[in-house]
Amino acid sequence: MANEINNFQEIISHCKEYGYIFQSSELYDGLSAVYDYGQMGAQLKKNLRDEWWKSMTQMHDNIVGIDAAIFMHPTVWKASGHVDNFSDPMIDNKDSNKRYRVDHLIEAHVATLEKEAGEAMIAEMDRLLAADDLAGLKTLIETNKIKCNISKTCNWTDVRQFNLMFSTQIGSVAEEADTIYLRPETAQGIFVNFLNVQKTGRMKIPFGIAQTGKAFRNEIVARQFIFRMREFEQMEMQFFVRPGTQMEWYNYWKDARKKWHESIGIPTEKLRFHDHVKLAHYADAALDIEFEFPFGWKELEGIHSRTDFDLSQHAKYSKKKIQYFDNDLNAEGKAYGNYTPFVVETSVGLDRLFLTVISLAYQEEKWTKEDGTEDSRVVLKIPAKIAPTKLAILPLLKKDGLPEIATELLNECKPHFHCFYEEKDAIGKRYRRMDAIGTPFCVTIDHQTKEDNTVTIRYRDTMTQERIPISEVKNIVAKGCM
RNA sequence: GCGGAAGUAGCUCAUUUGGUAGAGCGAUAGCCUUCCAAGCUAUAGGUGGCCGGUUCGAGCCCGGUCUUCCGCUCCA
Repeated sequence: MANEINNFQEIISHCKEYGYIFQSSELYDGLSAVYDYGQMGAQLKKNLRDEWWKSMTQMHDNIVGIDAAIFMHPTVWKASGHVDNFSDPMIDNKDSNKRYRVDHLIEAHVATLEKEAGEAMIAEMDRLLAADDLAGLKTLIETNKIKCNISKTCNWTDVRQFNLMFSTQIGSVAEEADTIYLRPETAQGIFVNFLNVQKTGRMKIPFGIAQTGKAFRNEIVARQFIFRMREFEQMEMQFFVRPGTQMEWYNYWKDARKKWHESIGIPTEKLRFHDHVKLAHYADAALDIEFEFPFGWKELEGIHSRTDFDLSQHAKYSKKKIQYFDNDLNAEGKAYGNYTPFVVETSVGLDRLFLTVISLAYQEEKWTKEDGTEDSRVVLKIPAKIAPTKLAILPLLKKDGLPEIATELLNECKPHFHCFYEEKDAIGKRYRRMDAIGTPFCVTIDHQTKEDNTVTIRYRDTMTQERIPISEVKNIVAKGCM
């Protein structure tokens, strides 16, 4: 385990050193738990997103993709339950480290008081809560010497609002402004567009709506590199099904999603299912697909059977009918008719997937050369189809017409996949650099190329090389990246 | 959020009791080189995380703050 943690540090350093991930605003000492993707990372992340998007929308006739706005009507978050469940002021006792809801703490204290004094305190608490006066609430607790039940002390932290949602104002005039939230999940953008998509796309149940995009959660503690960030990207698909068939589809997506992860090179023994014991208010079944990260087994993707909770809630709050008319015939030969569809959700964190791929790809290799000396390299064995750069084109020398041939090859290949051109430094050094950023293929142009139009192709994972016609380079690399 | 540790060049680290910062690797440019980090030359790069205090003088001592890591907590 100690080695794995050290290894994790090295992965983080490597990500920075080779332009995969930088800390946000590093110039100003950084912003906690926010990260930027660099020139390599942005491309890898895009490739992962594209793979997912393709597997969902292009490969399934009955799944379509949308791109909903981050800003949504405030009532969306009331309907979804996000506002009510997560907006309580909390306070911690520094001695016992026990956390309390402020209203619960004060109410418990009031129960020990005379009726009149108690009512006065409740009235004061309600006034402070309504005014969002967190400092006032702390003063109330301290002046009344309300103690922690465990430590019996009055050593409190400040009162903090523990709503996980970030809020901001819409509209330029403050008095008229409405508080809106940055979405804490992308799913609601799909639910509120259910009717739009179903009707305009003439979608028939069962069908899915997919979406990728940023979500924001004001985590109390956000750590472990890009595993838990305050701003992150989700790739979600909500699959709408006939009520009663949800478990069938839940099991279908459970398997389908695990297979997809395996298809991008995640070994099956590094993945496992973890069933939720305690279910969220909206779910009738839920599980995580976990990956064995360098710091342990953690959630990579969630599969949730969300029942008709979300659509019903939006129907209730919007006072609009959100239903589907099913013309298919049931066992008795009658149409299923009107109903609120049930939902099976797949929700994967793109940043977590990125971390998964990087932590699998990162390898330090050592070997003994033919002359008996030691050699080593750090290599990112990112599967070719998601690697940010597919091909490096390297003239062995930067003279004798070799760069000209190399440039010609570059121009031929770059419309088809991402290439990198380099003529500086010894060839071995250039190979090492390509290993470090995970480029799966390198081709070298030498003097023999001028005679017989062949080049050397060198494979990242095995470090083996072979001679191929220059005319074959494009096809071989394209095929290797499928 | 609580407790612990850390922060010096892109990276890894020096700078022995306080006396205004160095190396290796890397990077850039040039020379030389016919396939796995070769060699030579030159150059760039640091108000020692930031702010304040003590001192004649602080990278070093003290306080605060920011960030990161570890443990706990949290993560509908």
